[in-house]
Amino acid sequence: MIAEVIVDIAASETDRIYDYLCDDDAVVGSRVRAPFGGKTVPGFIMKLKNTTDYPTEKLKKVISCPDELPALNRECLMLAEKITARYRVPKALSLRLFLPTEMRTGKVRELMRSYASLAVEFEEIKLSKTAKNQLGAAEYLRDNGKTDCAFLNHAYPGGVAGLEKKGYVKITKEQLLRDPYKTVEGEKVERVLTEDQIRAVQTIERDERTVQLLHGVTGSGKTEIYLTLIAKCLQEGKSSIFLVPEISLTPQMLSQLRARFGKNAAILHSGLSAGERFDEWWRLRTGEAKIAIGARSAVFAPLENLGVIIVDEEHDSSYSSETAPRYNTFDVALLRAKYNNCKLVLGSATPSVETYKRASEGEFSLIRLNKRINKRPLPEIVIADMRREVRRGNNSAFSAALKEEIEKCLLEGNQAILFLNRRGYSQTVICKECGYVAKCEACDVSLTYHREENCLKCHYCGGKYNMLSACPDCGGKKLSYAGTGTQRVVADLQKLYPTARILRMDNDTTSGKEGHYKILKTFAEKKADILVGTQMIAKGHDFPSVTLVGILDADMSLHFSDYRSGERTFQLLTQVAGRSGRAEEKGKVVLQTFDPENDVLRFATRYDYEGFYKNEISLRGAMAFPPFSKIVRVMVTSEDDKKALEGLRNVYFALEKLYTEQTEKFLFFNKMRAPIKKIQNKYRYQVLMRISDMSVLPEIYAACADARERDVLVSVEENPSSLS
DNA sequence: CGCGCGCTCGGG
DNA sequence: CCGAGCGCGCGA
Repeated sequence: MIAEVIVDIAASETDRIYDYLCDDDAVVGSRVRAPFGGKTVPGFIMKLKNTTDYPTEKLKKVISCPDELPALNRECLMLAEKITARYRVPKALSLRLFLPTEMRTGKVRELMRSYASLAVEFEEIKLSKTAKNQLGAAEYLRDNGKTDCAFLNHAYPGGVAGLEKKGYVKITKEQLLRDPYKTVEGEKVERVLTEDQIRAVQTIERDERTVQLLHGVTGSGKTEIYLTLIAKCLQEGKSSIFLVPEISLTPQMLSQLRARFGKNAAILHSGLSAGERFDEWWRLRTGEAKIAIGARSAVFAPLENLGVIIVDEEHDSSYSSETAPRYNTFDVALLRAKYNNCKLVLGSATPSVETYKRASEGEFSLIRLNKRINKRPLPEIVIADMRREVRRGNNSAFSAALKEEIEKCLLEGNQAILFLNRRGYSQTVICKECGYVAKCEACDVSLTYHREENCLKCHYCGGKYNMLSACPDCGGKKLSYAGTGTQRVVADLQKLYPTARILRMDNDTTSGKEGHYKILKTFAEKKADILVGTQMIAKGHDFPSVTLVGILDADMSLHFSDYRSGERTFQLLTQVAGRSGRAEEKGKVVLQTFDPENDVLRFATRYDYEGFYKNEISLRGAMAFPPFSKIVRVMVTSEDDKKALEGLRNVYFALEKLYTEQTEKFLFFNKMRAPIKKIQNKYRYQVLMRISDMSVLPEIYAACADARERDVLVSVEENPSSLS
């Protein structure tokens, strides 16, 4: 038999079918090891056939992998095909999405355990008097039955081996599944669904549209709806995929899932060891586990007969991939839902504008959950006008209103969260004499001062520099620190409240696998009064004693030159505000801004998603921004500025041809240096486009793929999350 | 005259 | 992507 093989090398030059001889029982979709250019590389069988155009005598033979099932089924191959076509990436790259990385390298395999059991009746065993260990092991097996050899070898060294040689004992090998959550205790909470929840479940089941948007305020019980849907699928013998933003895979979430679904759930996330991931993946592939839970990449879970796909926090930016192929999780999920003829459920308190538009136009079903489960009101949000604070001579990071609330909160023994989306001590260091700004040598950005290590750090490449004692340009000693970061907030707070216990959570304090968890645990156990943090404190955590949330700089994400900054700000504010007042105590949120009249902020303080959406969609429409168009950025980077520029010209030339031929499909077309002209010593140029007709997309990808040359990286981004 | 690295080509 | 093959540049 001859197999058409894709070798697992991520290069366009090797991205084609190679014919190999294979065993007659070879299966399409299975992994192989193929001799290729002097060594053996992993690969996949894409097709089987009996003849080939390639000279038969030059054919080599693949080695099949001893998998009980082909790693990729029909659906996987179909999806890989679509991703390849859509994003113009080598097939190997698309195929890789479907397997955990450790499976490709073949370094991980099943963990086998040997077990011993008696092969004959105990009475039949005849041993010499000196064979104490053999006797001991035999007695142990008589009393306890089948036992792990490792244990017996430890207790009775050599005993089992001796018994086996005489045929008294037989050894069996069994696969031991590495269980990442054997320590996670499941707390079983049977919840009775509210009427709203029952209605939502019924709508999702009965509505004929594939995509169902669940728009529910924080605390409206979306999770319970998801779990009910999954449980129903399980009853019918169907499988499910449950996607969450990476950070939402909190221990509470895990224990909830464990309690409800036990071994039926396989949990895939970055914290797993290679072995654990391997085993979880195979449990899904064989159907032993029918529920896949995880971040973005879990959309590729090897499940068959899907009953539902759920995407929680649908608006979250982690659902679009940052590396090629830059797939969009929603698109993949939709393909799978159609293939399996099942529902795709999107859930969010603040849906993305694009999703909400499609839902309000009837393309998706829209289910609203307006009531909170515990009937608690949402915390009151008050705006603190920072312009007034400055006029009154208050240049600190805290408004009078916020200070007052912090004091009250501490006095009452409650907890507070302060949110500032900027880590470090100060964003920039500026010389007061000459205006010099400390910059990274490898990147075109200013350096952030980190007081703890007394150094300057680049937040783009991680580079570290010694702190300046004087200005390197003019020798001036007066340096000013502009742009307060979380470190400074903690320092200033400590000065204001010397007895308060303050915790900080940002990229600098959460190193290591358990970093996040440790800080959150300390805070949850009330071993701290105030938690200061970035972005990462915004999501999904439940701290019942938190009654105050301070948003120190609500404008920060607002004034990004990006069409989505309003949307992101609304989502972020809503999410952060939701951390306050989750239990008995009433919560409060203080939102500090220099722009109190801003529409987005006003809608956020009223929790008025509808209002925000109507305002936003009319702005987008007027400007012909997404979702009324698509922004496409082609980024050209190279270590060598000249090569990058030349690369840009090449790409631009190819794209310009498209533009002149199909000008009516473009709303904007231009080339330029990227706003941040260098990151990690790579010079950056871009072609920026806004297109109104998606039919040119494949041609854009194709043009970029063809214009590619060595030493220059070309990447295409659709609706990029940042334009820097 | 030697090999050294830089580019080009092919891999089944 | 990676290694093989070959072409032109400097040292005794």
